[in-house]
Amino acid sequence: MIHFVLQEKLQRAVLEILPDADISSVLIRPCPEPKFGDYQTNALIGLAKRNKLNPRDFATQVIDKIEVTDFCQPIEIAGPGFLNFRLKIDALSATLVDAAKGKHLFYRTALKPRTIVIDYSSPNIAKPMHVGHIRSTILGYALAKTFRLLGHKVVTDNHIGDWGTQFGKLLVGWKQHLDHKALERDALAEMERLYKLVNNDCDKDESILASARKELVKLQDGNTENRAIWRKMINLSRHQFDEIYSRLRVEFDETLGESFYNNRLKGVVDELMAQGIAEESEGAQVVFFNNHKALKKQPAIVQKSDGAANYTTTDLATLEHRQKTWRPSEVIYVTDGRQQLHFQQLFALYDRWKPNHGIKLNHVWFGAILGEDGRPFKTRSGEIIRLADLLDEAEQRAYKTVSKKNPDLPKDERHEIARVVGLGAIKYADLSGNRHSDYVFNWDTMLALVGNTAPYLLYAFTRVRSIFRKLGDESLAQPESFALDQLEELALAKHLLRFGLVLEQVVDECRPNYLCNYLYELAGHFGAFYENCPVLQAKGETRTQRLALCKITGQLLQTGLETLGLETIERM
RNA sequence: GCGCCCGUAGAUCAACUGGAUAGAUCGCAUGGCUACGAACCAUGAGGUUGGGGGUUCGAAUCCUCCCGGGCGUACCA
Repeated sequence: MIHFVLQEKLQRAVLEILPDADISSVLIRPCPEPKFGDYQTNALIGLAKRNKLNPRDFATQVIDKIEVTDFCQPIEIAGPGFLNFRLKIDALSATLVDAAKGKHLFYRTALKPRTIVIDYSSPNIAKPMHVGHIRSTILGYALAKTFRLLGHKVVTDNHIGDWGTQFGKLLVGWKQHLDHKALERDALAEMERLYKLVNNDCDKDESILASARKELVKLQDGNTENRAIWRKMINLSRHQFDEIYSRLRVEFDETLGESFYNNRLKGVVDELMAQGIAEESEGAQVVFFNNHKALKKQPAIVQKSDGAANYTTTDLATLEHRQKTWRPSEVIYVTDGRQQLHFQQLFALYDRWKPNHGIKLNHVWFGAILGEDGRPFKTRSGEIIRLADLLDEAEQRAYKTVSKKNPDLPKDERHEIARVVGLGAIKYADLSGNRHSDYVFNWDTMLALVGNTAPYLLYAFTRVRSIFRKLGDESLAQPESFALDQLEELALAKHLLRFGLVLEQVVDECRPNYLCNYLYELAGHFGAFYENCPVLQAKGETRTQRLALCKITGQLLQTGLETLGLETIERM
């Protein structure tokens, strides 16, 4: 909060001296070390250099133009030209008083809300969701919630893979090898079995591959029987997807699958051909990107030599639909990093097809899911850990722990705690790392109940709640100010103020791990405060102020965890 | 071959427009429950950021060359 004010004052001061300066990079950041101060800017050094000024002289001039006595001690110049700001307790106190009254929670919503479409999860029909799908789902949903918290309009769209060549094989399997009992028991597992079976047969027998192609063509031509089977496979799959989403508490505004765009595909290809963007090559319609370094040797195929469209075409139609329907300023795709080339092609192609579309096209990619052996999980062969089993085991392990730590809690409550902690642990493990890093799947890492994990944060929250349970019905007095004379109180208070900055970093770079780090540090500050500053035993104004600090910290923890898609519990 | 990504403590990871002494957790060692929950807190050991060169007042971060790994690379998504 205060840092926004400081930043604006700083930027105005810079403009007074250098009216043409680009102030977008004149930013204020927390100091890396408390001994330097609370906030710093290093932007003046580079700015001075670019304008052939002495950085320290320039810094002195800027300071003369900034009026911050309401908020800070005199600004200090350090090293080659850093400015260090040290907050006054009064300013800190005033911000906390407002927060305690519920006027704000240390962030501000966007001055100009944007519309953002976020595409995540996107599982394929007839394949069970596995651990590989969870990262897109969890990341995408956390990003959606963060954008929304900051006041943006978000449209979430689950672009389900409900069309494509795999249905030829599936149809052959369905007609020749379907086990009805198995289908009833576990529809996705049975469909997966059919796919693998036919896929193997195709490798051995050309005629089966031919019949799969025939079934696919019949489906595409609208054959009644094939359409009915296809529709049934979609319904069965979506039913199971919805169960997973319900357990994960993940939602979507739209679920427009690939098939939604079928009747637009031919038109897209025709337009690309008519505009001279696509050209014929080896029987297919392709687009070359000769003046693009990374794409030079990689044409995008928009129509296969058999006349069928493929996923590039579908994605173009999808993007067009999103542009027309929601007029977004940004479209975010949350997928794994292996699709980078595809999205580079897609974005470059869309730029040529719809010049001046003005949309920020953003591929938010994440690292591979690795097994214990360091090899990536395979989707169509090898060991697959099913999402449902994964969630079950997380809950079971958490249940064991809570039963050991707190055997006196009612069984129902222990189950509820285990659900929140177990699922939270999985989600948090996915969110807390840099998304570009590969994800090493490991039960112990995912479900560890110590360290930078969901259980640690949830535990911090239950400690807050525990204080208020003890307090009972006693009504909370509103502090008129905060003394913050204990080190731990001061550190906690200063950390609370940084929340808004962190939220903006999350949406700027689509990296929820910044929020995880922040909450982890917040829990740490609260832990130190909790150990060293008695709350209920304190008297008078000190007690009032510490209770208010607990309340605000609890609200912030809860808001932060909810934004990440985690639930909270009262005790654990 | 070409393109993209990665390489940080024993392990798992972090590091905010390039920024000040590269931070956490696990594990290891030590101390703390007659103060609100010890699933906690505090302290300590542990680093040539794969290697060389360059740009810069300043490099884990940018450029370049090596070494090692992953992924992609014309009709799967």
